[in-house]
Amino acid sequence: MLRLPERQTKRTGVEPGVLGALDVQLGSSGKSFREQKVVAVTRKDQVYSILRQAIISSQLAPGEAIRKELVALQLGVSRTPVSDAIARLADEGLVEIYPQTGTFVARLRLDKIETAQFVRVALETAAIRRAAERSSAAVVAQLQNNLKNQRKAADIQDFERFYALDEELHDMICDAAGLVGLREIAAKERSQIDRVRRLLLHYETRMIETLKEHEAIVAAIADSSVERAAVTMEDHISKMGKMLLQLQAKRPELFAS
Amino acid sequence: MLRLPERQTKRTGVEPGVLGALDVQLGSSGKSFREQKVVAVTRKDQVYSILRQAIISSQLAPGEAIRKELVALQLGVSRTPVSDAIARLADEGLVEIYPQTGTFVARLRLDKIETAQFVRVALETAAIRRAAERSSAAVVAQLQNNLKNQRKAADIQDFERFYALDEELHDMICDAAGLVGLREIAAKERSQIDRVRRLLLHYETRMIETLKEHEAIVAAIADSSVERAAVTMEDHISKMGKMLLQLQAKRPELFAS
DNA sequence: CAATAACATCTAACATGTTACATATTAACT
DNA sequence: AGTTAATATGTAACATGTTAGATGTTATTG
Repeated sequence: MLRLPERQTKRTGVEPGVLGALDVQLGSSGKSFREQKVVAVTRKDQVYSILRQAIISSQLAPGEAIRKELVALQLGVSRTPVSDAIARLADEGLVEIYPQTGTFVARLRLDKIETAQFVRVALETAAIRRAAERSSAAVVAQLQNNLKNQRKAADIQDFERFYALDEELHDMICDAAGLVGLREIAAKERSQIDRVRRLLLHYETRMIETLKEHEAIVAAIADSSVERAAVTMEDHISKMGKMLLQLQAKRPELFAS
Repeated sequence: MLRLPERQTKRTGVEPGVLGALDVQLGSSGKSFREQKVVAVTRKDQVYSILRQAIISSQLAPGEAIRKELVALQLGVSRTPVSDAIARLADEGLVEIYPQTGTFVARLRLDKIETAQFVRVALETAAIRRAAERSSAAVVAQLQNNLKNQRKAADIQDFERFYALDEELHDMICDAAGLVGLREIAAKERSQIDRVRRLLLHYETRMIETLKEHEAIVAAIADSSVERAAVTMEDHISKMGKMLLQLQAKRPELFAS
């Protein structure tokens, strides 16, 4: 269940739920809307973000039903933006829509997670390759700084902070390639993995091992040995695969078929 | 404009347009819907396919406005499935939605095309790597057979056939990696490039050059020299980049900003 | 009692009315 | 005339009523 202020009045029109307060705000500047690349924060975008966050953080558990109408009521919007948001999540593979039956948070599927991991490695390995070609000094410094913060977070057992830095590290690698939109593409394909990683962090302290693997990857980049970076990343995957099997043994209900 | 039978009656309810005839058909078997992976062919899916095809084939030109209501009328459906389909296309980067203003077929953007090309190469290079590890003989035979057909198509100047085989080649490389859903992901990220390639094929006979590049790539795979395959693919990109600049000079209106 | 058919229920898909907002156009004003 | 304000217009976003189909349950039949 989404833990959000439930307020349902019976009057016509939708009463402001959580979205009512932080209502739509658009960037206001001199230029026209179409010229500047202002990101329109529509209701459906907000609903999408809320649901996505809830799914990735396992607040909404794999296999759990999502009641569109209930969500709409809780968030104080109509069914339309909720449906739109869910359609996007389905596209991303985070929910499964069975027509005329129901919508469910997607269960974990080892084969799909394997594919997602493969895609992530492929993209980030290629990104590293490119980043090394153009500028390395500044990038390496950034990466190492991120690692420093990861160590701090690991020391004080700050899971959330560590997780955020983890994501940032991958984003930085993508950005360093200097390709417009690459980070967004990579982030989208990473959705499945993000969900799993959160679960793993929750179940056992994989933080320290993860940190070591990250350090090895960054070290390889610092040495400009692209191939070693790729291999190290590959190693990272197989570790992840073993963890996954453990998770499946412990929590089979999270997995499909 | 979409060239489709226009039929608009004024009665209540939506009169069957093109979609009316080939109406929704679901796979009927013993098992329940949720158990088997039946792909639900909804109206929005059909509208999506039609519009996507129209955009990629440049039947709908870059920059052209898409009138949702008109499309709905032409296809004999309501605005809802059209909106849903367009939202998906926007997600894919094929259309641009300006809230409260209009929806337009996305103009070509060199930087985004570059990113798309990068992603494609990254994924397919990685796929080749994996495919070579597990099974090569059968795969190489398949690829070479495809090339044989490409040569035939090139001989008789059959653009459409050549184009289809080109796509098939890339799909085959993805499938050979044995990763569930990889082909679909790669295909989606390839949308932008598919559009450009069609335009290039139309403007000058790049077919023969493309064929040679494909042959070089497949030859490298056949030799199991993964690195050479990657380099050859990289070469393929830079060629494509030059062609793009020529296209931009000839048809600037297709490009953004 | 098992198999099957009728039925009830629930949900996504679809249709359509309404609203808010981006933009163009015109009017007013300096 | 150039600039700003008022207005008109058109579209996506949103709200909500309706429909069709998937599934579970109960009744019916052999």
